[in-house]
Amino acid sequence: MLSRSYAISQPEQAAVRHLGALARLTETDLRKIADAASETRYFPARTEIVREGAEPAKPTLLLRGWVAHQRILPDGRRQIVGFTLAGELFGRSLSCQDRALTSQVALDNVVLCTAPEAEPGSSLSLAYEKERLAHRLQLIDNVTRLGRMDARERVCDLLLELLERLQRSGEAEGNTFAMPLTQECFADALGLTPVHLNRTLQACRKSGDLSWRSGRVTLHDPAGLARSLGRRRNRLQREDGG
Amino acid sequence: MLSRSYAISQPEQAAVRHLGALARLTETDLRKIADAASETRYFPARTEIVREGAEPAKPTLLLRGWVAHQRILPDGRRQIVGFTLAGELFGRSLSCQDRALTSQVALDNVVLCTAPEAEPGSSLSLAYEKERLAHRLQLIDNVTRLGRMDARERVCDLLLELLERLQRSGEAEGNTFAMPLTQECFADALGLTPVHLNRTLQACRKSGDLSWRSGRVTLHDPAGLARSLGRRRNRLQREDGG
DNA sequence: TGATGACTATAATATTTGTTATAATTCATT
DNA sequence: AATGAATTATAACAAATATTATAGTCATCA
Repeated sequence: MLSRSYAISQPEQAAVRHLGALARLTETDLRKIADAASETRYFPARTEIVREGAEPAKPTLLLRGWVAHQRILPDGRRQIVGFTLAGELFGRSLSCQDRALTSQVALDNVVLCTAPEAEPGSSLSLAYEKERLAHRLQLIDNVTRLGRMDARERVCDLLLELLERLQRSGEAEGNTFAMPLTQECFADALGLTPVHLNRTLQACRKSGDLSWRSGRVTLHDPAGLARSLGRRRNRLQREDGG
Repeated sequence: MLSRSYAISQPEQAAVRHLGALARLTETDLRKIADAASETRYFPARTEIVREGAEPAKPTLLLRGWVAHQRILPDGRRQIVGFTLAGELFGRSLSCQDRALTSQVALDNVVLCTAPEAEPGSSLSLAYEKERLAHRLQLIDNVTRLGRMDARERVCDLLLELLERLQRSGEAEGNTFAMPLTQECFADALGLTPVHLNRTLQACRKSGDLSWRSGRVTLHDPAGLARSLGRRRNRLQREDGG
């Protein structure tokens, strides 16, 4: 146990924490994840990992960095549909031939590997299913955010979601986390212009909701914010004590 | 065959057409659907079918009418996250305990039944998978619509989506379909106020994009609209000739 | 160390969308 | 046919967000 907690540099650490928060992983699961993580691929920041419409890739485990899933409109407008954070899965497989529904780009320097296969009924498989459910939840939250929240609410709501997810994979320190996104990217996720996002951030800082400087974001009262925004408590975490 | 095409009043007709457009259904599949459709439930317009957070219901086949999937914010703002149309499935099951992520309400007088189980590997199962993929596609389209399109684009884009889906289940006549939504509902799906939606509709009528009167919508040039909006051709339909 | 380019900040102005109010229309019911 | 409620339409005004422009900041690199 000591050896494991000392092994800060294991590439699969975030994935183990994240999936382990969803289901109680067995030694077999852990070994599978470690095996998968022994064969990694790298994508430098701003490179495209998958192009929209491309042949389906295998399900992928993101070991390090952030990935954005985006759509580009004919005139160049960009919408970031969602993010994958270190430790999370992306690129689902379906038995029918489907093409990628979005382009996937590295926002950060990214390290990934092919996700290990999960035996039906295994803990790992349960974690994968919760992961799929989480993706659906995030999409629904995103629709509500973009459709019915104003700029300040959108900013706070998305930062709350990111904080929750980063806490789940042990990538946050308290209510603070490393934010690799530029304001332009963040604006593209929130359906705002960079200028208006910046104005809104200033307002959020003044009102004491958050601080964001040199790539670190702190939410000063996540619970209060979540309440005022009507954010649902999600029940993904496993309920056993371990 | 004659008997089948004459049977306009079969309650499962839309479902058979819709699922049949996704995969070549066998006689067994057709029988299963007919069996399932022999035990129906009714919900009058404006009633709630499932409340957000409720225990998971079994996957459901919508035989008649339209269902909205919605979220309500603490101050009463409503966002319709998506629709289920006659012939389509909703209420997915996952092995882990999940609660309904949205409330589901009948927009119409609704008839539904429990979806028949699909043997793994069967055509029906393929249709279900394509159906799940379609839901994901619709959510992603919705995020892009709400995040990066203006009012006119949102109106046209959503009407195009609805037309495509209704054509798939044989519920459209050419480029015309029956629209059971009030403008208020439609506005709640598009992230607009009813007043602004109405203004936008007037503009769309004047510019010749569409007509919408007495519950019937016609898109005058769906292909041209789709091109200008950058709508993806989706590849869900089966490719065989049958 | 200074130059370069990306990112962030701010201001002035334009445009889109929301709000409130009211009238016209449609629809169901008597 | 008459009533009343819901829906649709329109206008005047307010607020939110976009656009354009410019300046400041920060990291990178020659």
